[in-house]
Amino acid sequence: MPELPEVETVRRQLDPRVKGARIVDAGSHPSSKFTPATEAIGASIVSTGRRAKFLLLQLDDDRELVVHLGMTGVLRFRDGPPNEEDPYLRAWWTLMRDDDIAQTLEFADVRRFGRLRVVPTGDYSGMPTLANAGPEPWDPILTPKLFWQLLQASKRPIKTQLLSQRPIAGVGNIYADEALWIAEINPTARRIGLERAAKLLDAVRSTLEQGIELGGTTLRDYRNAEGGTGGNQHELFAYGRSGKPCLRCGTTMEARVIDARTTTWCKTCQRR
DNA sequence: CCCAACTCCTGGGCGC
DNA sequence: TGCGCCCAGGAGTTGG
Repeated sequence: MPELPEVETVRRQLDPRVKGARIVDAGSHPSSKFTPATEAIGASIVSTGRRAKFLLLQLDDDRELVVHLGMTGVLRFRDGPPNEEDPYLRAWWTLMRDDDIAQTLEFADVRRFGRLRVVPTGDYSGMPTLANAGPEPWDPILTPKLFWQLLQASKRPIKTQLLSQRPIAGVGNIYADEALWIAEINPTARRIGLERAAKLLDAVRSTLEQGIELGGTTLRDYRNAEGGTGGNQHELFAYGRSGKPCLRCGTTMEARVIDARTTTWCKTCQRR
């Protein structure tokens, strides 16, 4: 499930290959989640960016192609025309570079949780989660105090708050469980003090940094833009370890559904 | 404004 | 072997 480290890994791989390319053709699956792909025809890609879990391709006409990978979305390059035999191909763009060699950027997505939009740059009015996303994890404005204040704005469980993208952008189910384990905070806690918020902020940053360094977490579907898997799945402390011993204290790890997501934690180390 | 519940999707894993 | 059921979960929508 692509979270910030996975999207950032894909962005870094895409960047040198799409920058300066002109989108000369495009096509999509009929679902309205994907049909905006063709709205980018005729524009050139100026740069790549990322906000929360959204990939942003800046076009040369003051618009952006916004891509969300959903649960199973994969971006990949192909020499020549799109492989329309692939039943999971949801969108494609023909890219032309100065060297006159056409390449296809394909978006495949088995479960169709992904989505595409072409919008005026910065106009995220149709994408509330993106529009309301909190600070990027390494934004210098995100001090421990601000993070704590943003957490204070809601009484929902801390796990739910991390997934909401509002106190900090880019965290999903895997990295949320990892960060809470590292910071020794119970995911059901509804209020934490400034010191613990500071510890959680450090933990979110370090777990996301490690995720990027290792090229993301591949549990099943995630692949980077070169078709490769990540390496972070071998380094998980909490996610998916229900029933196994806590790697810090040996207590059997608990699992419970919070906010419709399986949440795994150690009831000994992670106190409210 | 906030929040809870519901919806979208399909392959893989499991029990029988 | 095969069938049916359930799980994985990010974000948009709806309604209170």
